[in-house]
Amino acid sequence: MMMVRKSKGLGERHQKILDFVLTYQRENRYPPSIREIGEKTGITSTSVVNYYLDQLEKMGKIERDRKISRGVRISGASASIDTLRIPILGPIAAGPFMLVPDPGINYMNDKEYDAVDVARSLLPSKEKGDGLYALEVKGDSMIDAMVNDGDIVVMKPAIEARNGEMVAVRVNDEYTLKYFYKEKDRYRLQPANPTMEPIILKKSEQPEINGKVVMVIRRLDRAS
Amino acid sequence: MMMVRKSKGLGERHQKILDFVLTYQRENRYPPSIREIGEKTGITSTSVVNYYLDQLEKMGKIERDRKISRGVRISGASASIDTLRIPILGPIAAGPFMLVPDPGINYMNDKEYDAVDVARSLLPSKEKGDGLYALEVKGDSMIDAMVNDGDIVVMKPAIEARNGEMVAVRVNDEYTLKYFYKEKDRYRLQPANPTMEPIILKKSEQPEINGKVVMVIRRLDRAS
DNA sequence: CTTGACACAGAACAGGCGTTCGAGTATCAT
DNA sequence: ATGATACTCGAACGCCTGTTCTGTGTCAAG
Repeated sequence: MMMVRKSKGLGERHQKILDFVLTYQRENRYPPSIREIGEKTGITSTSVVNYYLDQLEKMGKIERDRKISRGVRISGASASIDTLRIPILGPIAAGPFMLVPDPGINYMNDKEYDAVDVARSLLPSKEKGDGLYALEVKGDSMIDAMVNDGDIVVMKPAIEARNGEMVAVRVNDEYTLKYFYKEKDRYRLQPANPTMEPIILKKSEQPEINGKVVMVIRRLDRAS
Repeated sequence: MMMVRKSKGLGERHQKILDFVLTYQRENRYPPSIREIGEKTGITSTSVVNYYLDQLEKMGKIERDRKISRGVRISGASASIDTLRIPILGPIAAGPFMLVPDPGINYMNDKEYDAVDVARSLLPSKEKGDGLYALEVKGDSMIDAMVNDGDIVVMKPAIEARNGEMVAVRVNDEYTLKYFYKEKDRYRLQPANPTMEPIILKKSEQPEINGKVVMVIRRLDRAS
């Protein structure tokens, strides 16, 4: 049989080990031993696990403290147990904004992008957080959505929404954040600011939904 | 010499061990061994460390996986490495709101309160996060501060502020959130919403500051 | 065909590490 | 005094664990 890959990138076993270490760490709050990795990964020899661990370390995917039991850790802040690193794909103003990220990326990657760390407990428990992305609001164009300059909005990819959810929609060639309501024969896009009037769309002109707003984060301290 | 305490509460060594385990975990991403705890805590015998670990476990402060090396972990979500648990002291509307919490509490406590977990990376790096507390906004009374019903505002105790910081102030027997500016002969309290007019106070009537706003968190998903 | 890099297994070694036990000291209520 | 309780120490036992070494099979290059 063929071993599929030779020397470049992550093989199936690399990935399996990486995944297992992360999962184990999340569940037990301490890293697995070499033997535990082997058992759960279908590797019968500790030396082989060690072999892969060495490679993963050279690739920079993990860090090891030799001689120390369970001295393995996933590199990068993205490896956190109870925090989710959400990439900031770019600024958002009134203009069009960047679309969904490459779904191929996962938390293993350590690319050079800005990101926010969000506690998992702040997200819905069922939310795996896979496709989540964030945008940084520039300018005052979203004040009617109660979103300020500098705010960070966390989005979840979606092309449709249920009533009451806040979505990013395109209306008149502009992107805005509005609460979405589908009513009997119309769509109602309600601003977050209760003093403002909703936008009403006829049934025939269904708005283009670009994502649901999961969360808005405003940091006030940076200026100090 | 006397040993100070007998059987009740946390002794000096309990606390020392707890602190060390937490620090070690934070630095190394894996828990310390019994011997390491002993060395750094000034306990020469592993059995003594084990002795205290047993007690801490009975108290519910830690959890142990016996027989597993480094199988110690601090109990509770508050023990997170990179997340800070901030207690929600109560709702805030237009009325007066609860004041600073008992400064004696620390992250070790597992009291029954609502709380939000905030990634440390979202806070200023120097912020230890000791006195931070959070309030849940009820009602629309703060829309001019760009804060909505249901939002969570994270506060830091303060009785004075620097220019540009957002503070909770009492004006005319009402609490509001405003950007604070001390100008040459007056105080200017600027709403976050740029379309709204500031409140001007004479030099003589310095506003009562109840805390700085560190962060605002809005979750949109719960309704779904 | 030989050679060597690569992927893997298994066994053995040595030190790490949790556990247990025997024993000593100090404080306090009886 | 006396025993009970809390606390401390040191050493030894034995499993846990990382490391290392030998060996096997595959595959591509020379």
